[in-house]
Amino acid sequence: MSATILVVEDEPGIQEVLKFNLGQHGHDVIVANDGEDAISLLRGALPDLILLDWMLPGMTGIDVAKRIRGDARLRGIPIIMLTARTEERDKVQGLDTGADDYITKPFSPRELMARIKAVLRRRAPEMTEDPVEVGGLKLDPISHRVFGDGKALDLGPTEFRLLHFFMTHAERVYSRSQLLDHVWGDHVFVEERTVDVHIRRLRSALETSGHDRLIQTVRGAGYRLSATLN
Amino acid sequence: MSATILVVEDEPGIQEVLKFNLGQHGHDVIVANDGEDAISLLRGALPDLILLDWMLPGMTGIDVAKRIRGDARLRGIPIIMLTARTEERDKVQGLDTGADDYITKPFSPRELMARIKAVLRRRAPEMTEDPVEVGGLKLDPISHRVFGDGKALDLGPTEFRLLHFFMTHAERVYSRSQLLDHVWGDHVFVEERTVDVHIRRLRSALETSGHDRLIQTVRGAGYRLSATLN
DNA sequence: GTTTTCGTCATAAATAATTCATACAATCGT
DNA sequence: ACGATTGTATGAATTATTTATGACGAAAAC
Repeated sequence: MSATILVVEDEPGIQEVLKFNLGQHGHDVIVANDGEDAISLLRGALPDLILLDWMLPGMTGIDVAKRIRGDARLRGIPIIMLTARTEERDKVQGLDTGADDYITKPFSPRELMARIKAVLRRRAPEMTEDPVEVGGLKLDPISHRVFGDGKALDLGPTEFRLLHFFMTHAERVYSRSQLLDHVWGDHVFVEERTVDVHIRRLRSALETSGHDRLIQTVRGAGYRLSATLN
Repeated sequence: MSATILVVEDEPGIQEVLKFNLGQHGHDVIVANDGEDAISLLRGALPDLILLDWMLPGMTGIDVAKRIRGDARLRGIPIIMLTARTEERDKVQGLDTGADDYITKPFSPRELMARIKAVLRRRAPEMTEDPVEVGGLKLDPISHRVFGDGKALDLGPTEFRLLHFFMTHAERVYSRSQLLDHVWGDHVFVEERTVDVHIRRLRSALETSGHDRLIQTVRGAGYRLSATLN
């Protein structure tokens, strides 16, 4: 489970601690020194999680969170707020501004990592390494394998990621654009029609066990993975 | 998706290429030859997107971007930066130039258009995703499904939008032209009678569960969705 | 160097949207 | 009550749009 994490923190000491610990756990780290910095960085990057200090020079952490929640592209990114112990009473308010969790300084690296994992699991299930199952189709991120009714299926890399995303976000329609953003990545430029092709490849790979029926076309809207066939 | 685009570029050749390509895709183009020009143009116009050359006579592209980001009125406009290949290494430095994306010269028109599209689509406000229910008829925008008393119903794209509109605006009559405005979009050139046809299709789709009775004709006025039958 | 995998394209196939012609129903004036 | 008039319903034809699919060259992985 490796994620890209944006750290918004002005104290160099804490920055270092975070960079080190996150790095240890295989995450990529981007650092912003203040709110403006963060907003501007976010224009070009799309991290999987944001660690946001409450007290920042200039814009406060809450302001930053509000800005993020107000942007359609960024809205879905989980935010963990870092607060000093004296600010603890503000906790409740912090959770109100769109933070998914908060943690008080000083924090133990262990606690931090645990919370990060929890938040990622909740907001970006495809980032975790938990096995998923939908309608008899099983996908195990750890062994990187897919089974249809016990039979191993053979998928290409992109088809695997696509299926993983669908399985962790079942019963929900995604437009081609959204799929490109989530499965291919934020700044890639590929034709929307390319999605069609990979959907087809995914379907024919799942055909072996008949699970291609799970991938449904929603005309005019996109695609959906659903256990309830229609 | 047609937009007004400000091109800030000093080389006449590239200017032409951009004007042509953007025009081809239905966009309106405004051109500025340098930074000062751009700033002053922006006083009177509010484009949907700015294509900004990195190297400009006088003010650099970054300066222009900073000015734009510092202006409350202009802050929200997405910026795509045009950089020469030799400047490429600056990319990695982080996209912290205030740009939403960048593209290196020479660029393919295809790539340019793809990136423009990607940037523009992020700004599109998403419609509400709350499920709606009226008289036993349920519509879920997230999974893009409709259920009549638990049974899944099959609607075409336009019928889906039409029903969604009705369900979020129940107990109220809408004329055909209002429906055209709200469901089809403003100022679409379509016969009013076309609404009748889609009403019929919606009704026959809802017939399966008997919910076609919810769609009521109000002679001389239009149509209404109502849970109280008459 | 061979094999996979990607992304794109061209084309076929499927499904929808719009219009049109006509049938039907309600309303109005007499 | 009756015919005229106006508004609505509906089936069919026509166009337009979307999606599916097979093939191909380029790039990446092995």
